[in-house]
Amino acid sequence: MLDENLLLLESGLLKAISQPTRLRILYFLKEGEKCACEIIPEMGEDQSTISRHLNHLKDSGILDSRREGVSIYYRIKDERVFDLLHLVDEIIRIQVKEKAKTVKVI
Amino acid sequence: MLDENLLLLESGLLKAISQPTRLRILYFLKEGEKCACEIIPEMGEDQSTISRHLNHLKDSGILDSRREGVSIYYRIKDERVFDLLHLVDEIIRIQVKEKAKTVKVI
DNA sequence: TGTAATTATGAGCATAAATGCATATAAGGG
DNA sequence: CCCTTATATGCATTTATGCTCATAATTACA
Repeated sequence: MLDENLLLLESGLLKAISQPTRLRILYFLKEGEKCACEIIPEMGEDQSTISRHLNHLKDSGILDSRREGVSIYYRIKDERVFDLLHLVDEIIRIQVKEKAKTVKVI
Repeated sequence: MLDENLLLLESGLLKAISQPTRLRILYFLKEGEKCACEIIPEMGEDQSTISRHLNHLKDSGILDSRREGVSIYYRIKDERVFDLLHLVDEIIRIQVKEKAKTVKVI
């Protein structure tokens, strides 16, 4: 990687999906498009908090949205993001497994 | 994803690699194992700052280290992290390309 | 046009993260 | 032992992030 601009964009994308609530939202959107009104109760946080997180994800280019009446539906823009999550999950599961092994050895 | 603990670990991993300097370090480590003394001048930040970032990455389970004399060598623990970076890069490049297209259309 | 439902936003606060300086710690070689 | 090199850490400061409350904005519909 040479380009500093790209690096900052990548940093931004990673930062966007690294926040626990936003990560939870992404996992929820694996089920498909959801409106904010469905996401909010699922997350157990204030409506304004979730609204901001959703807009953060949208500004980061991760989500798209469409309005339907008063509701706004959000969906993943690029399915590759799910591949990303899957890979992260894999890496973490391996870490956990390795750590468990180490603990037993010690 | 059901397990909240795993989600938090994933969040932690993503947060660790999302910080620009740390991301830069990871890209640098694509070249292979490096000692802190090689990484520090490459990053243009204070020695203490880089030391902290390196330890952050280590604590997150991303890096391993070994001592050789007074030097400490760092390396990626799980090569899959590079796959992760590659995927992020891919997603960002597509985003950039799409945005460029949109701008032209508008 | 008034009201209800949904989403967004401004303000303020609390906490976390990143940084640099100075200093401590650790290892190796005179 | 002392000195040099390399890395880590305590502290203070600054900046970024996330949260809530109250309120605004948007749309639909009576």
